[in-house]
Amino acid sequence: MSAADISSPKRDHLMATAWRLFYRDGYRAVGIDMILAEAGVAKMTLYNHFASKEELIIAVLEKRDCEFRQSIIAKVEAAGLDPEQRLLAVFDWVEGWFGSEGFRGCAFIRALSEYPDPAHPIHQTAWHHKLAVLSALKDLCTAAGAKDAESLANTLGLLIDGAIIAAHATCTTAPARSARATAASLLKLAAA
Amino acid sequence: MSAADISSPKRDHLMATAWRLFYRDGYRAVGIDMILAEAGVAKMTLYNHFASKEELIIAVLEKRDCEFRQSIIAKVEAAGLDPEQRLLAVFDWVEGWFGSEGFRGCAFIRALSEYPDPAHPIHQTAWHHKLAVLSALKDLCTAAGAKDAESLANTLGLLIDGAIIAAHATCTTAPARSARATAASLLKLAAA
DNA sequence: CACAAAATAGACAGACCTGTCTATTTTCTT
DNA sequence: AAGAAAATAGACAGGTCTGTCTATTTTGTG
Repeated sequence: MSAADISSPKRDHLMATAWRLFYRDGYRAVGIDMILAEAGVAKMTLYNHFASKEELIIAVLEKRDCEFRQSIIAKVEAAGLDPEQRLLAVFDWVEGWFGSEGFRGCAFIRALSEYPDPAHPIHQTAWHHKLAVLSALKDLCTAAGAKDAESLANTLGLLIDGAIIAAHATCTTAPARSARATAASLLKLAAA
Repeated sequence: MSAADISSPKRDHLMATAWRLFYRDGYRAVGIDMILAEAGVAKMTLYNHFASKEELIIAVLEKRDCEFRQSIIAKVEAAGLDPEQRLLAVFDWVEGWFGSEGFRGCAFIRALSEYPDPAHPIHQTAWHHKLAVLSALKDLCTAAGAKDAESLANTLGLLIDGAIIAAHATCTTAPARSARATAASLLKLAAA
């Protein structure tokens, strides 16, 4: 869209550093100066690539959105052809994510929380990610023969988001298995 | 616990104002000065009642925790004696909450998000609230004849937290009904 | 009334924040 | 090698933040 979207080594490095710090400490808690110091980049370089901190945050979220969904899709593809197994593979992916080093919840949920005004650009960017995941879930539900695929996908989305919060607060992966088990039950009901 | 816990008009007024602003804009986004200006109170009055902003946030969350749970319990009691209806009344309460003026998600989820370090006092305070709600849910599940009440309560907790996020982002109450319908199905399965 | 406790305004410190500007150096391309 | 583009350090502005301090006034109580 904008010229700032063109990839460049400095830009990528800034986004990677920003992502790491934002995810660890929060969007408001991390200042521009800290990102610059950690990345070893001059301030004007950042402001030549991004118009503002807000644009940097949005760029980081959009990049992360792509990576996330690709990672989920890869897990689904690796699960084979059985539609039920493919759907449940999402929950296996979630469990692996919960157990990953430095897991601190969902960056998008946290963005929704830190920018609670639904009209805020960051809030909306974060929500678009959730909608994209729901859309992918719906396709998996349809393939698995669910009667009301959209409704089931939305419910599975609730389970996943709830599990993220529980896993973040408890530092455990157990919520993923609860969500998975419930998803399996719901799928059975919806396909009957 | 501490002397600061003693109630006083000024203290209560500060906490009410702080709650309103924190909930509307976020914990980090709202500064002490804004709370003081809005409440019409001198800075030293605040710091005589609270050792720090962090303590103020924790005090506000703890107070809100009590009010929340009492409000839920009242709704459950008003639902009568049927155990299933009592459990589902929680979801009716949630729907009413989602539709309330100025709804901006869950202050506790947002506290978990803004203070993502699980060791942070604010993070832990917020999680204690969620645990208390889960405990109450478990009692309702037990009364409703669920085989594994704790497991069911945890799953219902996932649904509720997920619904909160969806309702916040979409400004709708629909997620509450999705969660309620799913809860009814799960209860039937668990009581069979 | 008199005394003590609570609250007040407002200055202040020291740090941090985002974003701008300039002058210089490095890097890339031709 | 030469010119253009990108990146650099670092100062700077103007504002915000939390928390402290003082001197004064209000409030509540015996």
